[in-house]
Amino acid sequence: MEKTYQPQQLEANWYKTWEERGYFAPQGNGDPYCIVIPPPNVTGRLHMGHGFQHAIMDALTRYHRMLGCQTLWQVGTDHAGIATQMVVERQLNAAGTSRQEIGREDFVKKVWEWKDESGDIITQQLRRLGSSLDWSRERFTMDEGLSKVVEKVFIDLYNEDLIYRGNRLVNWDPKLLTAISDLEVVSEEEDGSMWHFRYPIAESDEHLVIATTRPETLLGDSAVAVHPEDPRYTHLVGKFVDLPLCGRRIPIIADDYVDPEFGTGCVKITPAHDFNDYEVGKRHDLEIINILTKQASINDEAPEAYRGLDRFEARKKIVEDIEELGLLEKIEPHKLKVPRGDRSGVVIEPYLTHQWYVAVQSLADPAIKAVENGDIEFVPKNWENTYFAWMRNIQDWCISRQLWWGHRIPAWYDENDKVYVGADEASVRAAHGLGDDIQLRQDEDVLDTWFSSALWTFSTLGWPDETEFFDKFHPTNVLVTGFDIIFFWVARMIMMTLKFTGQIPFKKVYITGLVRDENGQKMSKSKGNILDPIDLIDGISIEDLLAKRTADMMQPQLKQKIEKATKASFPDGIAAYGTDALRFTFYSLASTGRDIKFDLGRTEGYRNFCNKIWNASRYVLMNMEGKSVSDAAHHAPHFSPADRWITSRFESTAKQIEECMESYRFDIAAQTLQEFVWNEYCDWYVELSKPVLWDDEANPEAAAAARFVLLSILEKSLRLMHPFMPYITEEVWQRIAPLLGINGDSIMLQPFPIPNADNLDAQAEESIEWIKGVIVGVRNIRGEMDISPAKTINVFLRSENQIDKQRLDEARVFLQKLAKLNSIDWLEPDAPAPTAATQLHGQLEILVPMAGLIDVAAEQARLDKEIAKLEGGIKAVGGKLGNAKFVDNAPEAVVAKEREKLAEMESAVTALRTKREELAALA
RNA sequence: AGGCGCGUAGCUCAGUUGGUUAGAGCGCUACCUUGACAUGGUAGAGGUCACCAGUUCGAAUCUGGUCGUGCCUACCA
Repeated sequence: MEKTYQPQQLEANWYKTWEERGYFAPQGNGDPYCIVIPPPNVTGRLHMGHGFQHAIMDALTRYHRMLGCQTLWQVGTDHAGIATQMVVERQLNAAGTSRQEIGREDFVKKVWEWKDESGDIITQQLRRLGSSLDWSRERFTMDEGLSKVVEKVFIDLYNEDLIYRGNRLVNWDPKLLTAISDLEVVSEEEDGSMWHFRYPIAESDEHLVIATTRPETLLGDSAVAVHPEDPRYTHLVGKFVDLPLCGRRIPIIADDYVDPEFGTGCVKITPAHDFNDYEVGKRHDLEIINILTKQASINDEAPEAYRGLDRFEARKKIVEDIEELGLLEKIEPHKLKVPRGDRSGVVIEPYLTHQWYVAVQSLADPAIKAVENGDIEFVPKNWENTYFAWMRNIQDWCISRQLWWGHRIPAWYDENDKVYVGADEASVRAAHGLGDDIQLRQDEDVLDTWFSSALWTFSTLGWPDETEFFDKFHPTNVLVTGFDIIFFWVARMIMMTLKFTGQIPFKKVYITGLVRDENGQKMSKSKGNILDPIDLIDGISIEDLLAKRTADMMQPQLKQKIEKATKASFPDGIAAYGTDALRFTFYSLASTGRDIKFDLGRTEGYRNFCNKIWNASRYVLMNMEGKSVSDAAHHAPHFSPADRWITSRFESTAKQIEECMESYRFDIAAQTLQEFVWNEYCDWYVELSKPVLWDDEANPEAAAAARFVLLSILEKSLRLMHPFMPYITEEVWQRIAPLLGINGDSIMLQPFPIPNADNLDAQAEESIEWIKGVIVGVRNIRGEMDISPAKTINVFLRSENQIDKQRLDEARVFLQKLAKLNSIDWLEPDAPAPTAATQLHGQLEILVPMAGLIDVAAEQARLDKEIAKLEGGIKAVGGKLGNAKFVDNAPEAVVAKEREKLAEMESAVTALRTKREELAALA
């Protein structure tokens, strides 16, 4: 074995082996256990969120597989309509052409080529994480089977009037030229202005003042509204204003949508370009005047002077023209929320178009109930509130997109725009008796990618035609995902799955936090603070990292800033930590909070932990050279307290891990494992085994027993850790298991350790605690008194408690080795003791004779410190016990515990004071 | 505006139903290459648990408020 753990080669080898041997497919006949992957974008790249969520899903998957469940982690990708189309369009533009130029058919062909070319990047990256996904069942939202489900669902919903086509305002992206759903709009506060314009009142010399943040929409105004009870304006209601620049006369209406306190209390109403105005317009039967083209420039409905201008140019010109007319009252700086497309970043226009919608209310009701009645549970539970809040106020879902990449809407129109929905043109013709003389054209639009994602749990499992897997694995057990897509995906899956299968899609939803950078910032390409999980596994130089973070920048002016920040955070680049260390970092950070600041220091710590495991294994293997072990029954009679202790500690650990898995507390699991392996197995048990193994000849049976325990606890620990650290555990297990006569092909198919309370051994734990206490006591004196660790020393032990004497007999060899002692002498309570540095362990006095070793003043200081500490404790506990209310009210056990504590501290402080006085007399 | 969350050691975070003299890792200090490991070992320093008030025998933990901070939803013409 190498002296340090080298993850690089063995990770790739093991993953390949597991995959080739088909270990990821469900097997056996245990209970089914299933997780579906949140489908990543097929042409995308792995990010930290994937890393985090896959670490968790893989731990759950491997855990249940080892528990003997038939376990399926269903893999697949989605087609990411807008994102993918944008990438391919950019490629076309770079090549000097465009999608319009090459046409729909060729464009879609190009996208498929791009998918084939780049689609396996992300799936290869998922493999690097060790994810035990069943690749034999890989699905893609655009593949034939899934597309058929999408089609069926669309048609069925249409036939039930749950999908309809409507002409209304949508969120329109004037750059991508498509509608998007309200979830795809991000509104952030930006600096803008509030323009106050005077609108002349018709047939009078008066005017009123409206306030607007979007002057250009003036061209589409069809009324001015005031509050019905606003005394300033009641006399104007029913009159008209002459709309400047347009030569139109529009009514002044009363509507309590208007907030009299805000602005001037007069609102211009532009029904075609504002969601609220649209509603006002409907109530008052106002004209809807669309003044924008799809690209958001001014169209021919507007006065000639403005036609063809971009919306922002038009704004400028209109303000100038208003000012020229003397109608500009004032301009005030104003902060407002500007809606932008989450993909394009441009300002979204409310725009009147025909789109397809899902009427979600009737789907939402059962989906709400499923969570209310506990059929589906969120972990942590408080996310249910977020879900309810959205679901109870849900809006119809705009599902059509003006894109070419996606599931084309199965709807055809005749010459009169009458719509027919069906699987294909032939079946539409047949169903509606349309002869060949009637021209039909298919709807140009495709469906929102989330529409197909909403069907993911059942479409990937073969519903509705091949239901073997569906019958076995649906509902799935748990969905692991980020809170940012509860609305986009989780809620919609629940609605659609209930509707079509009558089942919930999953029993639990484990919501992870969002991985942020070392400063708590959200990671994003534009901020240049992305960490690539693969770079943490393989390492990356600072040069490559800088190049990666500043490549293809949307905002090149940020380059210097990004470089500076990157150099500050990673002056030497990033070391190669390996997959297991990265995964363990994710577990350790997977607590219940919603932000996860990624801390590379922890990854380094867990890399070191891997090395610790590696070296402990080396130690065990070295000690097995030329030796063999039998079974537990054979060795048990020769077990030392240390052997029984570590066995007992293992059981407690296994029990805790079981609880952590049930409660999804991977952070506690990680800490528990590290604590056991490092602080108990390595720090103590391995050390305690040394005197026994090195004195093999004196007691060969004891040495053999120790070897057996070293080996078997290591082997069991590897199985306990395997769901979290698949690679190192496999590699080491392959070397260790045969020595125990275990013949398995892979640790991942071995049983997970089931806690066995029979192995708990309180007596052994007490014995070892005693030994540890004595050793730590001596080390403490050495450390504080500056005695070289190389120097062997003599100690005396003294106690009134005979148990201490008995314990010394069984512990002598351990103490000698671990505390580096020359002699250990027992003193009876009344025997005279040499002048010594003293440390107490319970009633036991640990005495290190001072002659030539210890400075009196230093020992006095040390004792003073110890006494002061005890006095603090006595004061606190004594105060408690002196309080009658505490003694009367607190549970008896609590009071008894406090009394015991007090008694111990008092006797300790007495003993130390005596020592202190003896030293004082000496000085 | 409403909702949710957070504020514990220099940093990143645990802290179960109130019962500890408040924990871990990293970092820091001192010493040490001893036959698994310097990606290591040993010992140690470091916190009035944001603040205030309340409930209680007892509060990091429960209640109310204040301050700071982050996010989500709705919306402001």
